Amino acid sequence: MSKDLPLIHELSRDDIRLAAMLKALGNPVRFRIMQHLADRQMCITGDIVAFTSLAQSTVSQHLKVLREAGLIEGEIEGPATCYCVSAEGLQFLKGQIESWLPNCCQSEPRIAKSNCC
Amino acid sequence: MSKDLPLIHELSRDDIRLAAMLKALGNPVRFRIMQHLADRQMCITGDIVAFTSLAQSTVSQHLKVLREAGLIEGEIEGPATCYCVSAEGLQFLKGQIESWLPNCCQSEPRIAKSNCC
DNA sequence: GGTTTTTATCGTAAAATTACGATATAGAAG
DNA sequence: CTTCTATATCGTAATTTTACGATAAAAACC
Repeated sequence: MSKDLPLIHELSRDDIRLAAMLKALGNPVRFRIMQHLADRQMCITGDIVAFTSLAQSTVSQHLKVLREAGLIEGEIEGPATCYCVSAEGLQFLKGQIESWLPNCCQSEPRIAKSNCC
Repeated sequence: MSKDLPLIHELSRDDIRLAAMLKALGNPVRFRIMQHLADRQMCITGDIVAFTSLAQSTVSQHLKVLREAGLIEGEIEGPATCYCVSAEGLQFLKGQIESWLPNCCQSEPRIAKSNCC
């Protein structure tokens, strides 16, 4: 997460966090886990293992990635761990995407033939 | 893009497209290319190669991924190819994220101690 | 105490992604 | 027609990611 090309150094703090979130969500299993967590509202844990039909260690790994990206939060509940979508994280993601690439596509939908796009 | 677990089969068409976009954007180089394209507004091409300081073939590969995800559009302009952010694609992405996980975090920001989150 | 349950971590094999050079393609320019 | 320029594609090496089983850790339960 820190040997990511000189390119990344020109990014704002928010952009770096956004990129990390997108990377975490870029995996279809994790994408699906997010949906599942949002649906159940309440936190889950080994439930996700059954849901994904992947090995427990694999799921635990995916949950770690999502947690480190700030997309979910886990709380130890007895012997188990209870996860839920991070309201703050999701809010951040939505806000960032909403205002992402503001300079883009200012000209009309798609007319100009010269200057290509 | 089609051997993606049984999990993916329960997804809507829009969700599949969204997941594909997130996967494309999950790479920091491609994330950065999108920003660069948006900044320049006008389309570019070998310019991106200089910008990223990666091999031409590598950049071409990344552009292909972005193009296939519907995030950019390329138009052959003489011997070169001119790229720009896809207005439709970006609009789709923003719309989908905005309404993503609607069932999430309905309870207050973060109070409940029981039932974990 | 010991046992059971649930999860995290470790080590590793398999698979996918990324990056590169070399080559092929297409159009512009002479 | 030949040359030059700009990209795309191919084949492949290096890296990263993903998935698994085995093991460790922590709490509930007997």
